[in-house]
Amino acid sequence: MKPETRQQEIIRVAAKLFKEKGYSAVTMRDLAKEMGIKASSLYNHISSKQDILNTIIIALAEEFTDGMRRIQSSNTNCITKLKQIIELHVKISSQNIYGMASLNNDWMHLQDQRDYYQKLRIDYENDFRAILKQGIDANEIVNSNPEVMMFSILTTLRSLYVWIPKKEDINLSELSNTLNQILIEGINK
Amino acid sequence: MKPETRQQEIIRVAAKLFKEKGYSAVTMRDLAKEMGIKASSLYNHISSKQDILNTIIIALAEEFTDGMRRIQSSNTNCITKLKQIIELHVKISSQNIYGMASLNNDWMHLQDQRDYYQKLRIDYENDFRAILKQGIDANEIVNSNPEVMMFSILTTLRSLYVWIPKKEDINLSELSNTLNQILIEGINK
DNA sequence: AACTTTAACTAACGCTTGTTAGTTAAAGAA
DNA sequence: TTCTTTAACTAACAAGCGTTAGTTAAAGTT
Repeated sequence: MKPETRQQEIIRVAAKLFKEKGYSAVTMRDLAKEMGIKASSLYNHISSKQDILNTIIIALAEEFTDGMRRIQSSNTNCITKLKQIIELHVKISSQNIYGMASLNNDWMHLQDQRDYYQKLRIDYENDFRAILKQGIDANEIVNSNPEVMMFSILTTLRSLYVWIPKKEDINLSELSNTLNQILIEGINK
Repeated sequence: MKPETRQQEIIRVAAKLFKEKGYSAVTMRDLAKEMGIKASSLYNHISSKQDILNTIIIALAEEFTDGMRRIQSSNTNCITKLKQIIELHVKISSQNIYGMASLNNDWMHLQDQRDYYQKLRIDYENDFRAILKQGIDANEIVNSNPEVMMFSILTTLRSLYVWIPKKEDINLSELSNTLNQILIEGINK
């Protein structure tokens, strides 16, 4: 494993600050202080504040897109695909706690890349919807409102980054299983 | 119904802008422009930007607290209480689409009232947890991880404000029922 | 008619913002 | 050793920030 470059370190620290206060409330001086240098020195490594946000968000969004493509092309039934989606979110979220906050809360502050991000997001949701509808047609999934299903599941998965850090010594594959059970089977006895 | 005061109008418009860009990214000049006046004129009606945020968030947080107290003291089983909680969120969220965004995303920018807000939030979650645990003890609810259950349900309900405006001509009691079915019974056939 | 209140205005203040220019000392390459 | 690159620095800029002071014209009150 290569050691982190100074640029990567800045982006990582920025993501942490963005999670705590949001992109707009974090100043380059805040970020510099956290790095132990002056604000102007940051520009030896990054080109702009905006570019930090781009890097954080687009990398993550593309990771989700890649994951979805892999799941789509797996020859499994829909319930299994949903389980794979849950695992994808648990994996990416647990490895990118800070970045996920920017993805969820600060995407509207993207400029050049905003449209591209929104396209990735819409495509992802369409793929998700298609899996649910196939599941309903194949009689694997109850014939209720697929929009509400998608909203409920996807919202839960998108917020994992808030919740995972609160639970210490959490077992990630156990978390996936519990989520799968609760989201798919419900909580009623 | 009394007509809206100018102060209430400012707070309402502010909440709308806060939803779109977040508290920190909205300037008093943005808000003034949306109101059709100059920034300094806002101060004839409100005392500070911070105070606008206080008003938006605390009013909503207390509305949830009151609702939870009512549900707790209703003599019903736990599954019914959960349904009442879902209805509470659908009602408050649909009536306060903009304010809910501030509550969810900008509470960290509260200053004097931040501790108070966090107490209300923690108490609410504790009450929710207690209902789930009673349900498990009473054999109404499946004996799985109550933390994951609460996270999943509460996250979904807290994000309703994002999703309700996207669906036109939505029937709110139908939405409550569908949510209840999906969150409680799951989606598996 | 004389007054007070309301809600807007212009002008400005002190501070913070993201960013640039130019400099410097150390490390690495020739 | 000499040259180049790297990564920090100080100083500063223009723009924008929340907010205050003081003014004004209209509306409401006595």
